[in-house]
Amino acid sequence: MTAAAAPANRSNAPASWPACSACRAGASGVYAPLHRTTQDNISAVRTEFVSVRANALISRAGETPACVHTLRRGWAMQVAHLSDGRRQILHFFVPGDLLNVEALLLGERAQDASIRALTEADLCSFPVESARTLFDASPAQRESLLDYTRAYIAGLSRRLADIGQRSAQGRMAQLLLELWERLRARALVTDDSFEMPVRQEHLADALGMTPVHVNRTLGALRAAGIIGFDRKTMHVLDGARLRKVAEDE
Amino acid sequence: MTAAAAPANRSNAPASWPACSACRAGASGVYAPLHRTTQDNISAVRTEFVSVRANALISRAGETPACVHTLRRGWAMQVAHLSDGRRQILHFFVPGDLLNVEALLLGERAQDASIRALTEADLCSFPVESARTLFDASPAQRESLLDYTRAYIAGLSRRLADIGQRSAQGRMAQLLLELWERLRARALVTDDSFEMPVRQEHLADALGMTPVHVNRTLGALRAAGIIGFDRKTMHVLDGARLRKVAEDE
DNA sequence: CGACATCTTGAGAGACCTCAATGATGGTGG
DNA sequence: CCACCATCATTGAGGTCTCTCAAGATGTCG
Repeated sequence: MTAAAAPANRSNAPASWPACSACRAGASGVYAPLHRTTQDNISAVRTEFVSVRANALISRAGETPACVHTLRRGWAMQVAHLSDGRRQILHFFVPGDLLNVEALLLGERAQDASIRALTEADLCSFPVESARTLFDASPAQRESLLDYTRAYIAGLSRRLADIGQRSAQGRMAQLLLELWERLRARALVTDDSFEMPVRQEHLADALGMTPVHVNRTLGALRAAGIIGFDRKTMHVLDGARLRKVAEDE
Repeated sequence: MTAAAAPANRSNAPASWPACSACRAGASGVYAPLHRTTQDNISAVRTEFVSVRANALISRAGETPACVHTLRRGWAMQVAHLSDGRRQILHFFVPGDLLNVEALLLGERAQDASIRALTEADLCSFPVESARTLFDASPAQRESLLDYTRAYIAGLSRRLADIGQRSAQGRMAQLLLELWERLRARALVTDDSFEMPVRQEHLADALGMTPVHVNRTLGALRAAGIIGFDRKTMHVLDGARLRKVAEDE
């Protein structure tokens, strides 16, 4: 079930959809160049605005994605599944991210990973074809897309090196720093703290460890006074030491 | 030092370089469509044929690659480095692979990983610009490039899931199967065995484990009668059970 | 033959996992 | 409003996997 096929809630009147001009994804995401110059064109090709529930499947592995989505609210994750049910979270998407961007570059090829909502989330959908046309219109925009793709590949490579080479604390610190940076770029960090609607179970599947050990790892960082957290908020108390842990362990 | 800048051996006379028509990379690699129809064009843009020694640096992280290379003989690896010297091998290249293909797609961006020869190797070099022109000439060829890129990303994702979720035996089995498949596609497998000029230390850096444990893992697979190997040759004795280990562990 | 790289093996330590129980938190229905 | 429930976080104890350190064996090359 894709979001486009069976939205939990749908506004049928495009007029009632939230304005693209107010979109954080537009202002600071992959298509910022486009957003600055031709906002109307963006609105024109938006075919859907949906809210999905936590855990909703947004894009299914093995299918060719029909739409690119803007994640306007909530978090999502990209997941690879092993045949026996184990799963690896490849990437966390935060508000303002674009989902399925690879489809613009790679054409109508099947995805080998799913995208699933982590929380309740709002999505805007753009058919791949129209989005590609839009992106091709401006050289700056094309550049931005290629940069995004390069960064995506670099992110995968870095995560691979992290999981392959670093200890639990190092991996955790790397992930927290990455999220911290990305959320700060979206103005979602205040007072060195940010909402992190991710269960420890998700961190475990992203970092290649068990939920129990995620808990102990976070506990150690908290005991050291490096981070503070509760169920929903992560607080970076000592960025310098967090960076040191991320580098050294 | 890139291969182009300081080759170990260089044939100055293009006429003496091995013919593109006899190139395994051409016949079965990314640019097979091109190779079938316009071989002369390929030869025309080849700017270099070099042999490099084992361990030679072919493409340096942080620089923007000037050339795409065909690996005509020998093995190579793509490596990401951590600040403290630990390294993660992201990919093994086998004879017939193309190196730096991402440069065609992503433009003149800096690589974040190096490419290094694993063995003595022969390379043909093609400037990125000419290669891109060639590739853009045919739709089939463009498709092939996109397929290659998608497969590259899929490979990274799969390795990430392997290292994150599987045990040492599972990872090892996955890697052996992958190499087996890829080498078979190049007709480099005979009698279920193939040359594997890779030190156990390299397997360790690729799979996120220590050389000692690589040894014990291989030993266990050998003791189980699943594989046989010596310093240079890997023999798959029981493909079915190897696949089972790869899936289950 | 020596020098060197690589493989192999052992023994002990540490990191991480499994199983299992207890606490928190937030939502829901009575 | 409270009792109940599901979900998630936390903690303990013991086991397993993988690592570290170290020694010896094997192969390779000049």
